[in-house]
Amino acid sequence: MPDTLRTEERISTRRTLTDEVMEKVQQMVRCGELRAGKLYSVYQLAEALGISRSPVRDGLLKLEAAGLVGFERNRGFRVTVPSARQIVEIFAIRLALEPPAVARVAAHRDPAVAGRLRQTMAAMEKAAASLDEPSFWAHDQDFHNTILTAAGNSQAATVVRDLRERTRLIGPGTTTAARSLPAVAAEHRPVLDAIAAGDGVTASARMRAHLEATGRLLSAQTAAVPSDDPGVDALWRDIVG
Amino acid sequence: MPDTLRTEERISTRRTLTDEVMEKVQQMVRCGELRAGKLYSVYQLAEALGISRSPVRDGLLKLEAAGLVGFERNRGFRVTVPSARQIVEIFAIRLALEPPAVARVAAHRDPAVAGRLRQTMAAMEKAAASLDEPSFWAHDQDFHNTILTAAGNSQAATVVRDLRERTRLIGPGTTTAARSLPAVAAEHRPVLDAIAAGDGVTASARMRAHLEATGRLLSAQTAAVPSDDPGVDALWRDIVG
DNA sequence: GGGTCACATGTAGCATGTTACGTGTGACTA
DNA sequence: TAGTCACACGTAACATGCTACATGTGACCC
Repeated sequence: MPDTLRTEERISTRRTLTDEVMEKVQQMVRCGELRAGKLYSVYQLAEALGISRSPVRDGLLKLEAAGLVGFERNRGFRVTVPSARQIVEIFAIRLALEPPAVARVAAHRDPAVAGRLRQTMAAMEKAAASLDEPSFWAHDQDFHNTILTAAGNSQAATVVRDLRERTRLIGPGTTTAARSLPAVAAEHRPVLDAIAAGDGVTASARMRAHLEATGRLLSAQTAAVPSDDPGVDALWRDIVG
Repeated sequence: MPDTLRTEERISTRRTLTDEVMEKVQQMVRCGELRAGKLYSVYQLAEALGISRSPVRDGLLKLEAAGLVGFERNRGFRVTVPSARQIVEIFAIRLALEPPAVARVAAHRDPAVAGRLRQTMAAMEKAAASLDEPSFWAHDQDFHNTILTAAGNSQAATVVRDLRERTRLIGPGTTTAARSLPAVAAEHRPVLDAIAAGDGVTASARMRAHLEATGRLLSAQTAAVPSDDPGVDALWRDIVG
């Protein structure tokens, strides 16, 4: 048995239509092609994508398990956008997981990780500068995922990734968010600097600050009603503080 | 429109075969009727359950999204039992989420919560005494879920519930675990006492101790190979400490 | 014996058919 | 006008048909 000729990719990982549906649906939501809260049917979506109902249903069921869509018997399904409260809860979870993780990464002093983060950082800033929101969030995703994975807890990385997919569905093209993209990007650099310096405590504190800032931005954005502004603050006190 | 005659349950929540499959599969794994790691097919399971392949596949796909089973193209599916490392990672997540939550609950001093926990506690001890493992873990589940929900973070409650489902699949009938059931149950009471006393700091510390003890038990149990014992300790140092 | 290779077998993935049911609509009643 | 109710419509849930393919087996060659 010659074991030269190495397979360049896991064969069983061949993309399936179900996977493509999952990705496509999320992309459609982010582009505003699918509106959150509106009722759609598997029939519609299957025809729109030019495939049969099975992989569409399969993909949507998986997304349902992740909390991204909800089915209503004999009615249809809808994309479930998280409430302001849910967003705060999600960030509370991230605040519990990510600051400690970044401290561990800083302590490791692994140049490979720092290098990768630097690369991601640059790409993120570039995307922010050109207000390319999809690209920006993808790199942001990568930044946080790299840290959690490097900290040695891939389960936590998965959990955060799933939670983050939820928050990515809000405000597809909100100018408010787009305008503050460079600001959000800027919050990452101090974290990276502290990691590179091996200063875990500072890195942790900066990550915490970044998450709180981003979380407040997103939750306030969701609670679009002006009278909800104090409500959002109260939520943060209740759930995080 | 008379709104007496209130519906006693959300109509759309009518149990679907897909849901029953999900529950049944987990139960079968816990009873040893399905063995982790072994290859099964949707055909087999559908026939065994006396239903068609669709709801079986649907349920398994949802479980796959939760990380409980894995499909292999044209081969079958298998129940994925977590490795020792994954168990440690899961408990690291729980250690980040539950101690702070229990501190908040203690600070609330809500008698209703305390009452409910006392009830659960009693049921858990009873199940432990009669070595009824399924019942025991169900009540344990309820105990932790009540705390996280009462702490105001239902998203965290969901996350922990999903993580916990994973660890529930290991060792269906391991005598080692069954023997230590009363011990695990006993660890809960001090937590409850601290909550009732409104002592958040103590409650938090006790919850931490409980999670570490349970986590070490489960991870050591999974790493059945004797030479892995030091490995498990190393994992805990790496991931948690 | 060690290696290849054609083939039977069983499966996930995908497509399509069927059924029960939640909902909106509009006629009908009082 | 306000309430009810029969009915058409669209849908998820469920059942079944079809296909490409990953694998094990055994014949075949060197």
